[in-house]
Order: sequence, then C-alpha cells, then structure tokens
Amino acid sequence: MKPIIALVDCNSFFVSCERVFQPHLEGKPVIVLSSNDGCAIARSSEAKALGIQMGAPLFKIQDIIKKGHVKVISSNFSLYGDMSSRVMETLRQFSPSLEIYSIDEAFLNLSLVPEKDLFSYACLIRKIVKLWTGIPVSIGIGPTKTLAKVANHLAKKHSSGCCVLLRPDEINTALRQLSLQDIWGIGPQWSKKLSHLGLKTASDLAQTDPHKIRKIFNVVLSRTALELKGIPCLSLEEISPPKKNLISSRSFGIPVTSFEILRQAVSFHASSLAQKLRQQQSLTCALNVFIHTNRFQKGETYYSNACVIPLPFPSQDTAALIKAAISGLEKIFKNGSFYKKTGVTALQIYSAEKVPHSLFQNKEEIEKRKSLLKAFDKLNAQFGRGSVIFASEGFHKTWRPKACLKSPSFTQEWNQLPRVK
DNA sequence: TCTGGGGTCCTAGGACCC
DNA sequence: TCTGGGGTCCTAGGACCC
Repeated sequence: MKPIIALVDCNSFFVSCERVFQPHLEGKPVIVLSSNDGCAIARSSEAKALGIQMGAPLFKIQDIIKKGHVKVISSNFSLYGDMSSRVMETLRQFSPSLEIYSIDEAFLNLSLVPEKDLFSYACLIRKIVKLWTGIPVSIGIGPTKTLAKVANHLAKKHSSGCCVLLRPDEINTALRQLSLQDIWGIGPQWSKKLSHLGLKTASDLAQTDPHKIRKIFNVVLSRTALELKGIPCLSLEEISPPKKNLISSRSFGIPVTSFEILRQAVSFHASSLAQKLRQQQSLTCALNVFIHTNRFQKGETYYSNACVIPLPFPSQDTAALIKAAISGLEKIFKNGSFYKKTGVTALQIYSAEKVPHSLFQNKEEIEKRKSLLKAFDKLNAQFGRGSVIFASEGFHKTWRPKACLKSPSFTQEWNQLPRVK
C-alpha cells in the first residue's frame, strides 16, 4: 500500500493555548516569551506581520511592542503540555497510528483513507480539533514525512488550512516554489553550502543525485533528497524511545554569586532529572554539571565550566543524584563570579531492567528507597510538582527565572480555574 | 537593564583490542 | 622507500529539530 502521511501542526501553539482561556486576545498581536522572559518563542500571525522574528530578544523589540500594542505573555509550559495532550488524544480518533513529533506536531498514517476523500478528511480533523480543544491546526498530506511538511507549509498559507500533495505535477510545482531553507532538515549552514553548489529550490535538490549529496554532505541530507522525490526514508515512530540524554537547566532571574543558592539550583535540577529517569524507567551512570556567567555582559570576564561526575552505582535516586551534582558544583565553583545559569545533564542512560544490581549494594536498602521515591512521585503527581521536595533544593527559589507576565494555570491549579460569569 | 530549554543524529579521530 | 588488517568503543564537534 502506498504510504500517505499527514502532518498536523498547531498554529502559533503557545499563543493559541493562551487564547483558549483569554478569548479577548483573538485577532490581536500576541507573543509568548521563553524562560526568564528572554526571547519571543511564539508569535500570533498579527505579531509576525509586525516584523517580530522567531527568537528575537525582548529588549530588542520593545519599540514594535509599544507601537503595535503587542500583548506579551511569559511562558506557561504546564498549560501548554496539558493542551498538547488534549490535541494528541483528539487526533488519535482519526488514525490508528500516530507519532507525536513535538509538543505541537504529530504525524498521522492516513493510508487507509481513499485518496479522493483525503482533503475533506483533513478538513474534518481540523474542525474537530478546534471544536474539542480550541486549538487551530494546519494539516499537510504527502507520500513521505518531508513532503507532508512541505504540504503543511502550503496549508498554512491557505484559508482552508489543509493541503494534499500527492500528484507528481502538484509536488513538482510546490517544490519549484520552495526555497532550500524552508525544507525540513535543512538549516542555514546547509542551505548556504547547497546554494554555493548552484542549487536554489527544493526541486533542484530533489533532482540531484542522492549519492552525490551523500558524498558532499552526509546520509541525513541524502535521505531528505530522496524523501522530496517521494521515496520514504523516515518511518512513523509510534512509540517514542526512551531519551538517551536528559537535561535540566535554567537561567537565573538575577545574577547569583552565592554558592548556597547555586547549590539549591543544582539540587533542583538533579531532582528533576531523577524524576524524569524514574518516569522512563532508566538509570544514569554519570552527571554533567555546568555553570556560567553572562556571556553578553561587557566589562566582565566570562566564566564557564563543567565537570562530569561518575556515580558509584547506576541510579535514579534523587538523593544520589543531588549528592553527585553538588560534588561537581564544588569542583567548578569560583568565588566572586556573577552566575547567569546552571544545569545538570544525565549521561550514559540505561534501561533499569537491563542493569544488574551491584554486589556492593544492599538489596533491602534499595527496595526501601524505591518505595520511598514511589510515594514521593505519587504525592507530586497528585498535588502538583514541588509539593514534596528534598530540603537541599531550598524553599524560596530566589534564583527562579523571571516570568513577570505569566497567565494563570487554567487547567492545572484548582484556585486558578477560569470563572464563568 | 534585558539574549530559552531540551533534544537528535552523524562523522572523524583516537585509544585500544586481537 | 617500504611499517598488517580488521574491529569496537568513546568523545568532541557540528549540523539539525521544536
């Protein structure tokens, strides 16, 4: 059977989530900021029209914001995560196989839908998602993931919000009008290198010999070229594999100089990693701890350092991870610096099932710790993250990133539920 | 004053093994 | 002058994604 893949992409997702609970923002320019209120990471179409670029630092767009009366909102990731689950669950109604690609995108296998019905089916999906979740989406359909991405690019420009790209003549026309940097998998570096080779459009790349691409670039780009030709190289991954690396890091709301505050932040990150490890039933063998000062600060020496701490035993235990992370911090902390950010990465992650217990570990003790952490996770799941914490995280989080313009957690906190008058 | 957080894959080169 | 052949594992760096 010929594969048919749909890419469903939520329009300006974070902005749309905010609009569901603040309908007065509809039709107005709105942006959502990154952590610490740093950059614009989501823009409504009205904000894009004003010239606000993706990733633009807030302080550089203050003029546009003022003149264009742009509504600025701090990010609220627990709200977006919750809304994302609602969208994905709705999409499951429409296909037996679905790959959740990111917080706001999913690939659907639509091979069972007759070709003539695809467009109206896409329109139906779009209508139901909007009705059930309040989130507007665009849907692109093609014979490969990369062509579904291309179709989605076109769908966003179309009033129907849907686009089917299956006939060779339609695909060719679309590819001739698509520039290299708009292709999924081609970033600024490769598009520059490709244009030096005389290639200008997606159609040029599709017509180039993939072996030649592989020689000059690598296998990844040669796959992209094949996918543009309609030859599937990327399969639908319905079950997301466990993460091979996990990271927890944040910039500080204010510069931090004290070791004690850094210790609290590092403990928070180690604890957050341990929870993620337990969630995906993995163990880590080593942590990487890093700190750095503000690299944009003129007149101050930039200091950045990191160190890897092997754990005595593979672990997912919060206490063990906190202990290791703090010992790493002690090695790299330099007195007198104004720190801007810290974080912890879990390296060498293995499935908990596959790692045997060490002879030097007390089995009883391990079981006791396991049930303690299970209760810990259960409480946090029931009463909200951070309801129970390890004391070394501290209770005040003075290092917390800035989020001055955050909207209420409409769907996760009882006391912040929207009121209907 | 103010510049995010969290991932993936591939390749080349070095260390080491028999 | 000429210095084996074949393999694994790890790491750093570079590209990409949302």
